[in-house]
This record gives sequence, C-alpha cells and structure tokens, in this order.
Amino acid sequence: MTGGEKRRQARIEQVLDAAADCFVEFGFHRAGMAKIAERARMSPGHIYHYFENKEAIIAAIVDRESARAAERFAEFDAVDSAQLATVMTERAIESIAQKTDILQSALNMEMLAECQRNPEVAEIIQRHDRYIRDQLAHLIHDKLGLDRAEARTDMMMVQFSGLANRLLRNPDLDLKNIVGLMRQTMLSILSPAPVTKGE
Amino acid sequence: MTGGEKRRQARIEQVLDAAADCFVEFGFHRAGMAKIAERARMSPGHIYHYFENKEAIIAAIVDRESARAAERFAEFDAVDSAQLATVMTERAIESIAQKTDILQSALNMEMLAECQRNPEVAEIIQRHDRYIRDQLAHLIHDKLGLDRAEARTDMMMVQFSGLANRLLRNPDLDLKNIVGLMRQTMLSILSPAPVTKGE
Amino acid sequence: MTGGEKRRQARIEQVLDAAADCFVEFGFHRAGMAKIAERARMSPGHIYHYFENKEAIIAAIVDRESARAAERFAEFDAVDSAQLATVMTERAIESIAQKTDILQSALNMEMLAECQRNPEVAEIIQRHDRYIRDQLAHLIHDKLGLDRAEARTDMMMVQFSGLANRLLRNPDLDLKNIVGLMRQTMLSILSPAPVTKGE
Amino acid sequence: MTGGEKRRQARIEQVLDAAADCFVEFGFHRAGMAKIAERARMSPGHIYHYFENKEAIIAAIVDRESARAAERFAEFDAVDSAQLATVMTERAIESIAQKTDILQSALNMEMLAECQRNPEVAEIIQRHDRYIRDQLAHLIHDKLGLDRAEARTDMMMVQFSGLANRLLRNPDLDLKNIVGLMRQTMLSILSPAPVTKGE
DNA sequence: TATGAATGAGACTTCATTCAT
DNA sequence: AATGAATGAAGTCTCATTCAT
Repeated sequence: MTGGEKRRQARIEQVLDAAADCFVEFGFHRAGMAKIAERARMSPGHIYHYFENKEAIIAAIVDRESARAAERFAEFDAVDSAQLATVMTERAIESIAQKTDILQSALNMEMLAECQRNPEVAEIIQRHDRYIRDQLAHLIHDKLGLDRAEARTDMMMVQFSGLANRLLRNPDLDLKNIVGLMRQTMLSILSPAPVTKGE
Repeated sequence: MTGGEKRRQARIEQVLDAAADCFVEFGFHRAGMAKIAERARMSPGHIYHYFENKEAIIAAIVDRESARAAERFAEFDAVDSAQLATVMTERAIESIAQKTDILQSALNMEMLAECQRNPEVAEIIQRHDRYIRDQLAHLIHDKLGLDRAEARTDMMMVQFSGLANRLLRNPDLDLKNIVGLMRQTMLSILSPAPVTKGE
Repeated sequence: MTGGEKRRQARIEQVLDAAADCFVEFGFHRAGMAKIAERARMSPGHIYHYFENKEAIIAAIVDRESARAAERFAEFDAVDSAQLATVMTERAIESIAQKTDILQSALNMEMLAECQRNPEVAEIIQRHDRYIRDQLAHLIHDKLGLDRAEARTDMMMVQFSGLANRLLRNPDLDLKNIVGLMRQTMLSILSPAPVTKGE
Repeated sequence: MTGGEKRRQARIEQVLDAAADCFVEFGFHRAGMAKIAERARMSPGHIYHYFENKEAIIAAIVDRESARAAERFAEFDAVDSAQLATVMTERAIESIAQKTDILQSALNMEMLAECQRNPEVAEIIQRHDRYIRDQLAHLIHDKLGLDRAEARTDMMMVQFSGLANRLLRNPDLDLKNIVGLMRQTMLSILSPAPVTKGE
C-alpha cells in the first residue's frame, strides 16, 4: 500500500468512526452529514471524495460492524469442545453486561430495521451472518460430531440476538439468574440426545 | 360512547393504520406526514386534530403494537402446563412463518432502535414487556411450580425475539429443522432440574 | 334593540374580549382563531357569523380600544382650567403606574405597527385621534383662551404616548421623579407666554 | 479580518438589510423567510448558516436598529450646552420630517410590540436605551450642572418617542407649529428652575 | 486533496376559513 | 344559531449534495 493509499484509508476510517458515533446517537436518518463531517474533522464536501453518498457510508458501517461481530465469533474456533457451551454463555453474558454486544444494540437495531428496506444492507448483513454460521456449523459438525449442525447453529445464535434484544425490553434483566439457564440452554442445543423431529 | 366519539376513534384508527403501514415501508423517520395523511385519506393538517405531533403517532403505534403482542401472549394462560413448551414453540414458529411475529420484524426493529433515543418509547415498550413477563412468570411459578420464574420467563422470551431476529439475518432459516431444537430448548428452560448456579 | 339583537351584541363582545386577550398575549398574527374561539367559548366556525374574517376582528378591536381611549380623554372636559395641566399629569402618571395606559402598551404598539400596513386600521386610529384632538383643542382654545390650540394639543398628546413608550424602553423609570417634570412640561405647553416661532 | 470573515460579514449584512426591508413592509411575523431570502439573493436554507432561526434575525435587527439610534444620540455630546434644547428639537423634528426617526416608526412599533412578548428583544432594547440615557444624563448633569439628571433625561426622550408616535396617529401633524412648542418644552425640561416636587 | 458556501427539495407544523350537520 | 371536522396553503427549518476556489 502506497503512502497515499494509507492516508486515504485512514481518512475513510475517520469518517466511519464519526459516522458510527452519530448513527448510535441519532440513528441513520437523523445523523446529518454535517455532524458526521464535524466529528470526522473534515468538511462535508470532502466526505464525497471517499463515499459516493450517505447510503454508501451506511453500507460501509454495516459491513464493518458485521465483520467485527464475525471476528468475535472466530475465537470460538479455538475453544475446547467440552467447554463450548460454557464459553459461549460467558461471552454472551459478558458482551451484554459490557454493552459491547456482538449485536451492539444501538447500531444493530438500526441495521436490522434498515435491512428490510435496503437490499444492499440486507445482502451485507446476510453475507456476514452466513460466514459466521459456516464457521460455527463446521465446529458443531466436525469437532462436536453433531447432526443438524445448521439448525443447532441458528439456535445458538438465537440466544445471542435474543439476549441482546431482551435487555432492551427489560432493562432490569437479572443477568446473574439468567446465566445458569443460558448455559443449560446452550448445552441442550449442543446435546447429541436424539430429539423427536418436530412439526 | 357518543356518535362523535365513535367517529373520532375511527379516524384515529385510520391514522394509526396508515402510519403503521408507512412506518413498515419507510421507517419512522422516512415516513412523511404527507404520505401518512394520504394513506389515511385525510389532509396533513387534520392529523394534528388527533395527534399533537409525529412523535405522538409513533408513541401510539408503539403502544398499539406492544399491546397486540401482549394479547398474543395472553392465550398461553389457557394452555395445559404439560403442553406449554410445545404450544409456545408452535406459536413462535408459526408467527415467524406467517411473518406476523409477536415482534413483527419490520416495525419491531424500528421500535427497538427508537427506544434507545426516545425515553417515552422506551417506557411504553418496557411497560408492555413487564406486563407480559408478569403473566408468564405467574404461569411458570404457580401452574408449573418452578423456581426462578422471572429468569425462566426472560429466557423463554429470548427465544421469541431471538428467532424473529434470526430470520432477518438468515432468511433461508430452515424452520423445519429448528422446531425440534426450539421445543427441546423451551422444555429445558421449563425443566425443574436443578441447575448449577452460573458464572 | 330586540332580544335577538341584544344577544347578538353580547356574543360579539364575547369575541372581542377574547380577541383582545389573545392579541395582548400573542400579538395579532400569533393569536389563532382557534384560541380566540376557545376563550370566547364559541366554535371557530361560529365566529364567522359575526365577523367576516380575522381582519374584521382586528379592526373592531382597534375601534373599541381607540374609543375607550377617547372616553378617558372626555373627562378632561369637566376639569377646571387652572388645574388642567396638573390633572392631565396625574392621569398620565396614574395610567402608566396602573399599566392601564390610554395607550395600553401591549395592544397599542401592535395597533400602531398594524396601522402602517393596514389602511383600514390607520383610518380608525386616526379618526379617533382626530376626535380626541378636537375635544382637547376646543378646551385649550375656548376655555383656556390659548392660540395655536392644535399644536398645543399635539404636544400634550406627545407626553401621553411618549411616557407610555418610555416605560417599555426603561422599565425602571422613576415615576416619582418624573411627575414634577411632567407637570412642569404640561404647564409650559399650556402657558400663554409668547414663544419665538421656531425653525 | 480574513477574506472569508469579510465575505461572511457582508452576507450577514445582506440578510439583515433584506430582513429590515421585509419587517418594515410586512411586520416580523408576516415576513416570510422565503421573502427575506429572495431579497437577500440567497436560498432560504443558506440563511440558517448565518442565523440560528428567525428569532435570531429579529434580535439582530433590533440590536442593529437600536445601535443606530444610539449613534444618532452620540452627536449631542459635541453640542454647546446653551444650544442643547434647540439642537435636540431640530433633530427630533428633522428626523420626523425625514421619516428616518431615531425610532423609525415602522420598525420601532414592531420592536416595542415584540419586546413585550420576547424577553431577549426586551433586553436588547433596554440595554441600548440605558446606554443612551447614560450618555444624556452625563451631559445634563456634568455639562449643564443640573440635578435629577435621570428624570430629565427620560423626559427628553419622552419627547422623541412621543413625537414619532404622534405622527402615526395624526399624519397631518403640523410640524411648523409644533417646533416652537417642542423647543420650549425641551428648554423647560432643561431649566434649572426649582420645581415643586410632585406627588 | 480540501474547504465550506450554497442550493432547493422536502420535512413537520400552523392556521384562516369553509361546510355538512 | 352553532358546531367542529376538514382543508390546503404557507410557514419555519433541515439536510444531502454540489461546486467554485
């Protein structure tokens, strides 16, 4: 990467950081380009040298945030099979407790709301999710030797997003009492025990 | 209720229906009052005879949708204890499949996003959630005779919102394979089996 | 006057009272018909049975207020010539002190501002002023036997409106110290002493 | 001042000139931003780069006009004591005759009306008035050696605003005949002759 | 590369007035 | 006589985007 390119990349990150900030604080459609420019210490006009329009910034943010979430899932690769449920529970509870959730609530609800109206955003979110699921399903199938790996994967992920969502609706959520049930739930999902096929 | 009051109520519903429509299609902040008025077959100005401002419409929608969600939970009261997990699973899967989810995705993401910036919206959402939890916790404690009813309640609800959320990120979600795991998960959450207290 | 006419007149007064209230509080152009109707305990639509439009209400208010001001000047007719300056001074100071000034500040500034843009309002104000001046000039000429009665009249009235105006710009105005100078000024204006014709 | 700052200042003046124009013609609340923008040869939106809102423009106009009025009073500083009453009379009559009155009628009535509903406007007007009075009182006390300088000052200013006001109510005002009485009045106000303290 | 002045469409909201009842 | 629902134009203000410098 040339010096010019490096500088360009740094400027882009500056804009994205500012944009993420504003999006969290005001939402996609209330965050003005002027405000973003100000926080990125850049003129409004200049942002258009790096992004075609605001939509492109939103897409870039969605992409970056989704990628970061995926990264956080990558660490589960290294976890001992026997400990997977426990570690995942810990991570889920932890991230909720620190409000740095994988699904960083503020931005995430915004993203999911947008994803229903903006096909590009939907594509980005779904692509990253597919990537995470592929990793996790691989883990579940190959390392844990379980069947129906895709379904188990989705059920595991239900717990993550469900928990984040829950905290918004019940801010008094008692994490201390949840943690045991959450581990039990994850263990159940990862249990080889034959399940009567539903429906 | 007088004729005038009935008419007034009907007009208000007209506005709310139109608003819900627009909010689903465009989101809270992209749905213009002009568009809402048009769909409500009413002049923009006249909407202000029924609602102080757009915020009030948003609040009313959030309230109405949350109340409807609560209603859907009310039916669980009548369910046989032994069947609760199965019935809840069925409802969760069903509502997802029919896209009439308790957490009607489109509007719900919007609501949760808003809830982080608008204290009034947060209060409404949390009030309804508390009401649903009180019902469910009562069921779990009194009819099922389980301890930690609040935590189990929250975990049950994690499944509902988590599943809805999942569908947005993975539109190819294989519901047929999920249903068994979901029932197993709910049964696990409602199982009296002692759980090692977490963390 | 028939019963119907009396009732009609009463309703009109109701509107005017409400309008005067609102005009003082919000100004002509910020006082909405809805607010006026509410204070007049009448529906907005019904006001149009008595007044063609808002302009007509403004005109009626200007007329009524000007007439009341004229009435207040009428009492000077009965005053002993020797006491005229003193009594006028007293009235001027009094009305200022009680904020019920002849030129009831709130409404009066509004009226004078309007009078420069609305010929009908101008005509009303000037007609009443002419009436007051005619009375006063007659007093000055016939009872006090002074020359240049019109000019003296205008100078007397300069004191009234000037004082009201002053209070707006200097709310700390020390009336106690003004009163002496005001009497002296009025005496000077009413003094027969030959004045070198100016300019 | 940099070129940018100079340009900015010029643009602001452009807006103020246009606004003053519109305010005189239509009044504060009838003068639309669109009209002001048009006369300032600027887009409506751009005005908001210089002024936070319309209120701010009104405040700026009130400030500018009041400052100009104050300036006009400053010239009296240089006047020979013996000539003060005569010069002030001349200026009062002159400014009335040229309709460039210190209290430029059109705008001034508007300002005084506003001042009763807008505390910021009131503060501005009263601040400038205090400044003018301080100058004049100093003149009266130090150069003319008179007592009760504040009261005399206020009485002098009663003449200015009273005269402007009078012209609105009596457009046929005979200035030629007023001038003598006005000089006499001002002389009387500035006369050292002991006055029986009133009330 | 960088600025920030400038635009103009469109957002929410108010309000005088009309009209069916 | 009386209501108040209803209209729609106009008001203030915001904001994504462009462009001269």
